Amino acid sequence: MPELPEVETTRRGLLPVVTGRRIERLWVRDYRLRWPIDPGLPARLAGLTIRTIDRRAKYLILHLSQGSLLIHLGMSGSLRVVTTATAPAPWDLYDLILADGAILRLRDPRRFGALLWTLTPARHPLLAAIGPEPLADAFDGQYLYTRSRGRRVAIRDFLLNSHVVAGIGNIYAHEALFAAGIHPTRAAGGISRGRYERLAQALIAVLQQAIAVGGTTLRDFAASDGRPGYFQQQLCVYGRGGQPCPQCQRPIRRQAISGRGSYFCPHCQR
DNA sequence: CGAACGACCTGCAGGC
DNA sequence: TGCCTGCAGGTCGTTC
Repeated sequence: MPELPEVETTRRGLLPVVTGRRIERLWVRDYRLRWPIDPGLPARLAGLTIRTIDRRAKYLILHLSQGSLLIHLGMSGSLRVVTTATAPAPWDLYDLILADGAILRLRDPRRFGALLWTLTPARHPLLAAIGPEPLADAFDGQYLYTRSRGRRVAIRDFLLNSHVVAGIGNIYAHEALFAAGIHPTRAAGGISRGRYERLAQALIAVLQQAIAVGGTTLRDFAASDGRPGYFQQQLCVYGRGGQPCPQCQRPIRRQAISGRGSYFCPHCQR
């Protein structure tokens, strides 16, 4: 579910709630995430203070008075602020209970997410090899052009590779490719520098716009306050197979690339 | 090194 | 109504 804008929306919502707060306890209802939650984690976290929350790619990083928590929302995860009055659903896997009574409640029906503790988040194996943040200065068309030389993968899959660029998922990869006029199956290594400049600008713009409206809610994404995102109203191609292209009115095509859905306008994207 | 693919898991929509 | 199939916002690990 969540790509960079949805995780960033979650981070911004949580920030004022958790900054400087003490963790009362972690209550785990189901330890079975992608990597099982460490049984010793509740004891380790009790009494620690949350200093701040960062985001790296699609990971939330809660910096604590000792170490850091890495939270990944997987495909179906959301993290919301609730109170004890809110009854947990079967997919509410854990509660991070704060000293003032607020609860960060993790919902993840598919359990593809992660909850990990580390002393050195930047050097954690899951984060160490991640590419640049697309909204940071180190990211631009020249970077994509250089990294793509000699690569034969479809540009869609190149953008989804977190070791190339952080946080791009299937929705925003396709929206940016549409905005840049690039066909998603085109080989990454055969795309010109100029087209990569346009693609990088499109990626930055689409991510910024999505963050500004709270991300995309296709079925169940909600921000930390439970509100949905609104960017789905601005989607040009993703999930719109058979519907008219916003530019030329010809039908959007859906076809699988590497086993995952791909959406594009065969006329506007080459 | 890069590329392709299976694996993990549940819920839901659509067709029959 | 109920069963079956395919699809879904991620990404790691294995194999070639």
